[in-house]
Parts: sequence; structure tokens; C-alpha cells
Amino acid sequence: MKEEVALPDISRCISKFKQTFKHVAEAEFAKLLADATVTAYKKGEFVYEENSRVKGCYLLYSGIVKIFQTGNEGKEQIIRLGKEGDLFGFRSVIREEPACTSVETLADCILCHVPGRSLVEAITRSPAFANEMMQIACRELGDANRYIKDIAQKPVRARLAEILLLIAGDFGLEKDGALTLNLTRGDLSNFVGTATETLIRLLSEFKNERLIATRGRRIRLLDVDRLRLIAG
Amino acid sequence: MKEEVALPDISRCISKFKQTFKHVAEAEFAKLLADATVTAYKKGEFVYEENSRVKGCYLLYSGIVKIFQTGNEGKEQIIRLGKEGDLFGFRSVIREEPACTSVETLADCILCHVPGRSLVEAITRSPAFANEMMQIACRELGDANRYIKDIAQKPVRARLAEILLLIAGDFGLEKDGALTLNLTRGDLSNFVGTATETLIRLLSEFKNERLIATRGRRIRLLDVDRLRLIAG
DNA sequence: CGTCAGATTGATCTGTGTCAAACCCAGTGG
DNA sequence: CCACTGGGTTTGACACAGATCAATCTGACG
Repeated sequence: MKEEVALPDISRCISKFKQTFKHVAEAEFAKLLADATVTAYKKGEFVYEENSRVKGCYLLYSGIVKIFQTGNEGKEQIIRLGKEGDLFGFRSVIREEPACTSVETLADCILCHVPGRSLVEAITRSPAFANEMMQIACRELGDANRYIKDIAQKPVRARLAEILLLIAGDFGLEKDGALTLNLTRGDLSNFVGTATETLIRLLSEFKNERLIATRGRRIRLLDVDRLRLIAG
Repeated sequence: MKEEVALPDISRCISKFKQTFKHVAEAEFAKLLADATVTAYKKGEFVYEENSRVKGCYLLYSGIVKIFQTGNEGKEQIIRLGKEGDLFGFRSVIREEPACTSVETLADCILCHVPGRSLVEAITRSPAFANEMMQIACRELGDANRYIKDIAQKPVRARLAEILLLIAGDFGLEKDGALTLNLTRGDLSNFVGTATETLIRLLSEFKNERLIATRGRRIRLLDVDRLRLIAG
């Protein structure tokens, strides 16, 4: 599965970690990454699956992943998208539980794997690191809480606007206002939490209202202000 | 608002904390609670409100609270219920952000308030404490993720069964199988994430199917196994 | 008693999901 | 070079879970 490509060495990973953990002393990273490994994944591969035992956490060196749960009838619910510098898998390490999400690459990715023990030791050893981990966990927690309310209360139309803006914020826009991230309709609907057909109909609606324009998977945001209004 | 009642002294709060933070050294608690204060709340009072600045976190010494978000049209979405020994408010302290939830007492409560600085210092000072805080944050994160999927994918009927079982698990049952916690229909519907009328109709449905029995707000679980099945 | 919040039931409307069919387009192999 | 295939996309028709609105009922409490 994993194909031979030019992999960054650990020192490269250290600089990536430094962007995510800004207040952690240089010396910590060497210890944290002492037993780390770097692996390349092709688009569409699983990093780990729900309910599996995860032996460590992952830093996304490059690429994009989706983090999702699978419902009874196999329907995916995307919890969040991971981008360069993002950390995932730590929850199941900390809790010593099976993973509650699956992670799949949406593009070719390079991942740095840190054994669970290294992570726990770093938290124990370095208060600064522990603090940053708390920051990450608490940010995700706030996002999750907000999303619970949104899914429970907002109509799909509002959630779609919201997700488009979220993706724009996280991954940026081209000069012409197009999302740099081109999800399939299926993934987009699994993120919004609706049926693919409903999503497509709402996209057409948005097109008619000159809120967006589409070409294939490309989506250009034409009226961000009005989208914000719709997102509520 | 706060009425005079016999308040536990700090040493009592320490024993409550000890139950929540099992692996933290005795000496830590004294420092953590050096500037803590104990307050009694009557049923129906707000501890803090969404978007407000919270200056510390709270340990629920006794009583029950609901932790919820408020949607555009004022509709509440209960994220979770807090019971004796539960900690809340730490997210906004850690992130130095306004609260993303409101907390309101569902019964008379006694709360121990720990200033933000004390909390952060304890995390920095004691790896064991930092670890336990990570445990708490990560547990909530896992719960939140699961709940996102459930709300997005499961029909109300399944979620109702799930919430009934959740309440049974968290707060226990009387000998006759009745939930010890008696929420109003409104609160229950805000927890399940549906309209009050829909909730009531489903409760009647459950009654007809001999899954539960009700008398006023009391709900007796008659067939836990079948409820589990329905919850999926 | 009267009152008022909460609980219940009924009637109706509608946002979304589901099913089915058609379409588009890129890649494959004959 | 072109038919064939298959994944993803789009549109239409239809059904239904669940929301909303309105009316009545209950029970606790002053």
C-alpha cells in the first residue's frame, strides 16, 4: 500500500510540530519524536478505523484527511477535516480506548506517527506540552458542542452555507473565490449531514441565487456575506 | 439570589475532588483550592451564560445541572447533564474564550468555584492533574463526536431510547426501574433534540409498546433490552 | 377556587430522505 | 480510435418523519 516517495526526515517533522506547538521548548520535540516514524499514504487509504486499537497519534505533515464516524447503515458522518499540522488519534491514546472515528486520506498524505507512550511521556514531562494538548482538545470540544447544536437545530440549507464557509476558512480560497478543497458531493453531504441528492439540490438553489458558482467539483463563493447570513 | 444554607467547607470539597481526580496527590488539592469558594444555588438559577466571560471552573458538589447551547430562535440544545463530582467551565478557562455553553441548575446545588489561575497552575504544576484533565476533556470529546453522528443519522425514536438509557446510566434507577432524574418534557425534548410534542408522542408510543410507564414526570423503564435495541 | 405552567392530543404542513432513471466524463481495453 | 464501463452527478417523483399551530387538559399552589 505505502508507496516509496521522498519522505521528510524527522527534523522536518519537528518544524511541523513546532508550528502546532508554539510554546514548547525545542528540546522536547527531539524526545517526543525519538520513536516517531514517517509514512506516505496514497489518496483514499485508511489511517485507522473506528473501533480499532490505535497505538499512537498522528501528525499530518502534508495532505488532507477526513475524520468521520460510520452509522448503522454504513453512512459516514464527517466530524472534521484534518489539514497540514493537525494532530489526531490522541483521544484514543489518552483514554486507552478504541478509536471512536475513522481517518481516511482525501489526497496523498505524509503522516508522522508518534507512539502513544511518547505522547503520554511528553504530557507528563513538559507542562508546556500538556497545556498545548489541552488547548487542542478543548478547541475540538468547543467545535463539537457548537456542531451538535447546529445539526440539531439548523436546517440543511444553513448548515451547507456554514460548511462552505468553514472550508473556505480552513483551507482558503483561490483568487477567483473558489474553494481550494474540492470534495466529492458525497463527502460534502456526509459533512453537512444530509443525503447527497439534497445537497445537490441546495447547491443548485445557491447557484440560482448567485451565492455560488460551480464547475465540476469546484465551488466558487460569490457572496460570502449573504452566505454568512444564511449560515446564521 | 444565593440563599444562606449550611455550606460544606473546603475540606469537604477536597474529598469530592479526590473522587474525580483519583490519581492526584493529596497535597495538590490544598493548593488547587487555596482560593476556591463554595456557593449554594437554588433550582433554576444560571451558573453562567453562553458568551459570558467565565473567570474559573466549577465542581458540582451536590445537585444537578444542565449544560446547553441556545439556538437562533432561543431553542435550547442540552449538550449534557452534570452530576455530583462533575467539572465544567474549564474549556473556556483553558482557551481563554467566552463560554460556549450555558449552565443552569435543575435542582438546588452546591458548587465549588476554582479561579482560572488556580486551575492553570495546577495543570502546569502537577502532571498527574494535567493527565486527569486530559482524561476529562477527551472523554467529553468522544461523547460529543458520537452524539454528532447520532443526531445527524438516527431518528428521534432511537435518540429518545438512547437518552433514557444514558440518564439511567448516569443517574441510576429506583428499585422499580424509574429514572431517579425527573426532567420536564421540555428539557427532555431539548436533550433529545426534538419538539416537545414529538417527544410526548414518542413517549406514548413507548408506553403502548410496554417499554416504559409514566406517572407525571416519572419514567419507569420496563424493558431495557428492547430500549437498547431501539437505541441501536 | 382561580391561575398558570406544563402536559397531552389532534390536524396540518413541509423539509428531507428514498428510490429510480438518466447523464456526464475519464479511463480502459479491444 | 471508439465502444464500454463505472464512479460520481443531476433531476424527478414520491413518501414520511417530524415541526408547527391550536385547543384542551392536568395538577400544583397561592
